[in-house]
Amino acid sequence: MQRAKLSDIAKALNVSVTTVSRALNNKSDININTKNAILDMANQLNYKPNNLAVSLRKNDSLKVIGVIIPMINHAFFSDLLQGIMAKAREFNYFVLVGESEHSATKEKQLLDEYSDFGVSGVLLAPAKHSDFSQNVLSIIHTRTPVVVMDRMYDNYHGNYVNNNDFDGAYQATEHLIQQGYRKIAHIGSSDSWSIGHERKEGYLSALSKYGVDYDENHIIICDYNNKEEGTEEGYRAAHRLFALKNPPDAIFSVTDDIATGIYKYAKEHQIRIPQDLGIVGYSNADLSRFLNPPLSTVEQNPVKMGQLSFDYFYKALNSNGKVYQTTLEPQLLIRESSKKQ
Amino acid sequence: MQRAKLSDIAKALNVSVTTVSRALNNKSDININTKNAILDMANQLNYKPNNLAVSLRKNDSLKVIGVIIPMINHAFFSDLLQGIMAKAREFNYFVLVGESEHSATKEKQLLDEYSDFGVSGVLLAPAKHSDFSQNVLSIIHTRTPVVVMDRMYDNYHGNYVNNNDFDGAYQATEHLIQQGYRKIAHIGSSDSWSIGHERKEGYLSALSKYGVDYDENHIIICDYNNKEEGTEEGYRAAHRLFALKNPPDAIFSVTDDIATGIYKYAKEHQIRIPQDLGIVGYSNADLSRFLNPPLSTVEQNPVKMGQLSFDYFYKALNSNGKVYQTTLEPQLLIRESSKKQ
DNA sequence: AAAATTTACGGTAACGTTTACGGTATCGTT
DNA sequence: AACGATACCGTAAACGTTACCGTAAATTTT
Repeated sequence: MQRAKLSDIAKALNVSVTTVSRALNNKSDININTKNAILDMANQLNYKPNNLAVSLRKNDSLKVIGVIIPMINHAFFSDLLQGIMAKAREFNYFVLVGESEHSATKEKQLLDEYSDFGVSGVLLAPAKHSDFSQNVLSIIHTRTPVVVMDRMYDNYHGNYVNNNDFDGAYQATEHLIQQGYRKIAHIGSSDSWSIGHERKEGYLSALSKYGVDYDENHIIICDYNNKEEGTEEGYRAAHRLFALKNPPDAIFSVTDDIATGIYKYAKEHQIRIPQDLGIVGYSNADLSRFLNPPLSTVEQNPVKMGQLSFDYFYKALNSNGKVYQTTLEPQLLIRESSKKQ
Repeated sequence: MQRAKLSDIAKALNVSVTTVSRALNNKSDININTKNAILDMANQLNYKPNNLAVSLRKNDSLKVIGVIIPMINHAFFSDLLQGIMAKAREFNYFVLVGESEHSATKEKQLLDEYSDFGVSGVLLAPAKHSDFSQNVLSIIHTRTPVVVMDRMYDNYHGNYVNNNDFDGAYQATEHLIQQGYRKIAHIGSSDSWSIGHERKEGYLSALSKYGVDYDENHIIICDYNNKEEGTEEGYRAAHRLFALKNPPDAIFSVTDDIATGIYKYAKEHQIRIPQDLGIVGYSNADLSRFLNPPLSTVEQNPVKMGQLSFDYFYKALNSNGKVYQTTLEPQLLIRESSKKQ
């Protein structure tokens, strides 16, 4: 009833454990007949090698990578994970998954646990308030390759795959300007988060490039950790914007989650989209296509990001100290919510 | 630069490996001073136990469970996974995740690989055309606990957590009847899939209970593997239904994905929801709240299902041969899409 | 026919731990 | 003074596997 081991096969056939091992790993130095007998017996006993023992003996870690993402039930991250898993399967790696829930301490804990576990590498999509020096440095000085995904740390010189958030925001804002909107607000997220920072800068850059002035009150920063909170924050932000003497005629929202909150507010207050208010979101959430009207947004290609991240892990594992970095280009998807003309 | 081991600490302090082991696992039979010295040195050398060696020696498998789901980037399954991961963390288990992509062979492969790997247990949300005898039986006769989630196999007597799909469908259909709809169609999925079967039966049962006849042409079976295909299938099915001489005035759809396709068709053909057509979906997808009008649907509590599944794995691991089974009760969420009155 | 080579296998050690067991020193008891 | 108890530590074996070395027999070469 127990799992069969080499010695069981050996005993059954009156050969040594060494011979059995040789047969199963089809090495040379073995007679074809004994080999076949061993293979048969292995089959019969349903032999499965003990990975622990193999890895221990071979002195290499298990073919396992650890993935840390802020949350799993969010389309961006589950797409990212899908990309990773597809590539991992291709290269016969197992994938451990953990959620940081946007907490720096949980992230650090997971990182340590993965490291203790002996993963071959870590793919990390940092939490919002992740602490680079605390978290990543601690594992980086081991030989385990790390790939940082989605967002960036300051002064980080390791492997990463992220998005050109500046550019995505620039395109989105430019598009709103070209459509004729002139009072373009931005609902963003904390500057301490690279993504929030970059998107705000892209927004500002487009405004200044086209000589559109902006009202300081038109930038609202909010913070949230899941979709529901995002909707609420968006609603509240919209409320604040439309309470101003000078309300905006368009909003570039840092996420689609927030945009849904704006929709809700607009509907309740008979603000017509896109006539009275143009909206562009970010990240092409599933529901963005189904909103009424469909939401213009920025596609980030999370699946591709995941695939590339695994590739970089794999390359980093097999090259010595080489560093792999890519910034993916996002695409603006123009739908009804921003078509003033 | 290499990972420190017990012998390194031992050498540094001129004690035996055994003593070091005793100190670190705070066993008795050790002097408090040597213990402290060892702990200090361990810290200094950044010692991390080698899990492979520990598990090998202790003869227990790693604290790892394998999760197999049809796809990750679908709200139901990522919620399910979240529930599993939350509980797993609580009990200090790692979670391996793999996608079957609704393919029976990939599922079988993953199952074997997990088994080879030596996971402590497997949580399986079977693919649509999963083959019980092939897949699950092969692992079940090892001592690894298996929990089947979401759908059921015929003649399966092991651990499971699923939903009362019959009841959910019954509630949904009953609600449509009570709202005054009388020509209620069903867009369902293959009978070979327990979920499809149960939901169809629930639908039929409600109709017969209330003495509402049904048109055989009003049942359309479709098959799809991801959200986009679901939308397309829904669109096509709606097209077929409204090409009938006797089109329906309501549709109970087996999933929200399909319902979005119905919405699309309805919008294009000026069919008003809920006045001309009542719709109830299934599974409370994110976007269902944001559809116009908001879609009535059935909530399945996937997070709870995930938590319970882990609990059952854990119990099964520690009890001997006891079997744990639960069927969760779904809740009908009534929104605008089905309010005729 | 002797020497050289190849074939096919076994023995041993090792990967990094844990643990059963044994041993020594110290102390208290009678 | 002799003995038992206790505290502390080391030795060795074991978990299942593979790498390395050795060797007898079989085969080829000279």
